[in-house]
Amino acid sequence: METEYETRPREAIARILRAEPRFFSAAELCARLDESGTPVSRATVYRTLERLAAKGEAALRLNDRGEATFMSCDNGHHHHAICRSCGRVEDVACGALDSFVDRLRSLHGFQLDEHSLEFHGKCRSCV
Amino acid sequence: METEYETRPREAIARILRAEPRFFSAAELCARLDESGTPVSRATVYRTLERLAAKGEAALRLNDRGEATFMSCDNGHHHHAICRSCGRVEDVACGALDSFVDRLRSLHGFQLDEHSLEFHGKCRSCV
DNA sequence: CGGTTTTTGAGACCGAGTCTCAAATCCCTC
DNA sequence: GAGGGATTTGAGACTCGGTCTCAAAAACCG
Ligand SMILES: [Zn+2]
Ligand SMILES: [Zn+2]
Ligand SMILES: [Zn+2]
Ligand SMILES: [Zn+2]
Repeated sequence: METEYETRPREAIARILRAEPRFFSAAELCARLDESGTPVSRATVYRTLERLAAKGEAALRLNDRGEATFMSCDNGHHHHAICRSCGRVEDVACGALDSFVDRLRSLHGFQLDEHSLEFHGKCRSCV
Repeated sequence: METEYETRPREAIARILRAEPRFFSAAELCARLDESGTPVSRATVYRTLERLAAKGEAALRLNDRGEATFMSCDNGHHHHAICRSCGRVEDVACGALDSFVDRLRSLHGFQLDEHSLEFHGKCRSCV
């Protein structure tokens, strides 16, 4: 079968992600891990992030350069408000979009089953 | 000064984009151009797409693998409904989101100035 | 401690996108 | 239509994020 081990690399990565509500690129994580004295190979960083995303414990986001970034994230459908200055992310409940979807179905004949929504701006401390 | 020339590569690319309301990757465009007998180098394809996007005549979208894709697109703020089966895209006017933004400003203290919204599903002909 | 399974790391590899610079093209003028 | 200066193009080297491989290391269990 497929038991799961708890390893130092995995714990170090989870610790960094949990400490800050923002998206990290794989490269950023590698750098942090090097600094903190528990270096982890790129391969392992990617594997761990992919695993967290699959379990729904991390959100995957492609930044504007197409690079994958990850953030510790609760399960359940919601959206993100991202500070373009410091990177801080706040969760945003998804309301008001259902009526939108209904209207689209009748207006365009599109059967929508998914959407993505993202806000950008400046957070309290960066204004 | 910086005059702009009208060249065969640019016209061939624009023609392909205008013919279908969907996003094309650079690789896809290269293939199409090869088939249609007017091959264009990758470098030129990228340059032309970047130029169209800068002029607001094309929309840039990163697909789920992080690859840049482009679509002939009108100016002005709106969103897209994308068919996950055939790729057809329909424009969606942006309403109902302003109230959202206002609520977020007071609720989170976030000063939002931009958002991205995208719908996925099946279009009329693909249901 | 063994023995078994899972995980890790170094580095080869891949593919999208960028850069370079000489050659080709465009366009304007005569 | 030929000449000439400005712009664009293309082949291919290059960069860099991400994946893959496989032997060595670590985790777990009794
Ligand atoms: Zn901020
Ligand atoms: Zn939503
Ligand atoms: Zn369709
Ligand atoms: Zn909008």
